[in-house]
Amino acid sequence: MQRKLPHSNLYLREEELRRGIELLYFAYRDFTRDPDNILADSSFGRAHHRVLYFVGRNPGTTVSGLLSLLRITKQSLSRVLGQLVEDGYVDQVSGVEDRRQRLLYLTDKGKAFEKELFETQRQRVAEAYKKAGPEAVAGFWEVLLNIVNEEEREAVLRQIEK
Amino acid sequence: MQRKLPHSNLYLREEELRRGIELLYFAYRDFTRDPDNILADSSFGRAHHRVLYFVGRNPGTTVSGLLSLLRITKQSLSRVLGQLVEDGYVDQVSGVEDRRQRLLYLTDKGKAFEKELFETQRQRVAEAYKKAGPEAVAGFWEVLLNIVNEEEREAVLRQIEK
DNA sequence: CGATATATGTCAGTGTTATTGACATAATAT
DNA sequence: ATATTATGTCAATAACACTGACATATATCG
Repeated sequence: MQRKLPHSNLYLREEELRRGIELLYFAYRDFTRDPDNILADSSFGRAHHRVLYFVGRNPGTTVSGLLSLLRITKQSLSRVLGQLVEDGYVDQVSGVEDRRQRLLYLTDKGKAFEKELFETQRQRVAEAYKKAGPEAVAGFWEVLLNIVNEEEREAVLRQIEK
Repeated sequence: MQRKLPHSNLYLREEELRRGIELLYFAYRDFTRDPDNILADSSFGRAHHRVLYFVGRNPGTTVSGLLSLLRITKQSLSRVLGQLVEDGYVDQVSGVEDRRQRLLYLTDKGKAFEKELFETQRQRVAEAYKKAGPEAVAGFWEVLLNIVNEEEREAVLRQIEK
């Protein structure tokens, strides 16, 4: 076991840990504000956005696929997904191999709305990337990935490397 | 205006922007899980945690100080803060200069609980920092700060450099 | 002094997102 | 034939947030 020298681990002091915690909180707060503002004019909320986003990124995903990705309950998803289907943002198609499954796809209307919501966050993140530069962005990804639960990292990697 | 060469801005493609968005979502999801699990056994929720955290970090802050930091409404804060005061986690002290103000402090009980909640996040973030190394951590901070609304960055800097 | 502004608190109503538990149906797998 | 899986649904509950309106105490300004 190697003894830790305080001066070589300055970035691991409580002060620096709290800095990460607080930045994560404030950044997430503002990051979710843009789409929330758009959603406020619709009958949808943040949960609908998440479903639109991940169905858009994973066309043909199933209900259980979404459940494990979002880690919410079936009952929560059911309400949100039902509204999106009813309002014509998401299509459900019976699976060909397994007809119990409902494969999920964005309709054109769904794609357009997802794009509108994404655009606000795209701009914010692109600005932040540009200001910070590619090396900082690489560090940003690396730390975030390590904050994810270890047993989920593989699933997240599969998602983000799509 | 400089023309952007595609190959020099690979990290600004939609794919990389979506990667940041998704990592932020997944990391935040897991990052809030630890304290949420502890809070589930208490009568408190995430909102109480936020108040405990920021009162702990800013002893003597006022109600309006918290309101602008957390950006929630007075009515929302009032309920949460009232419970924390009633249960002996937070002390309210009338201001000396301005007796309308209620200066907020954690009690010993409040400090102990905040520490318990912080500990779970501290470990997670410390692990992530260690794995990624100091340069990555610097990039992590920089990008997160740039994601924060521009007009709020100064306030966030004041907070995190405390 | 009187008017106005500020800091805080509170009441009533509403909405979103999530939870748990129980149960139902259809299709697949053993 | 039975068990399991994928999905859906009903009912009840809770945390967290909002808006709007109003109240009180204190401070500040003209």
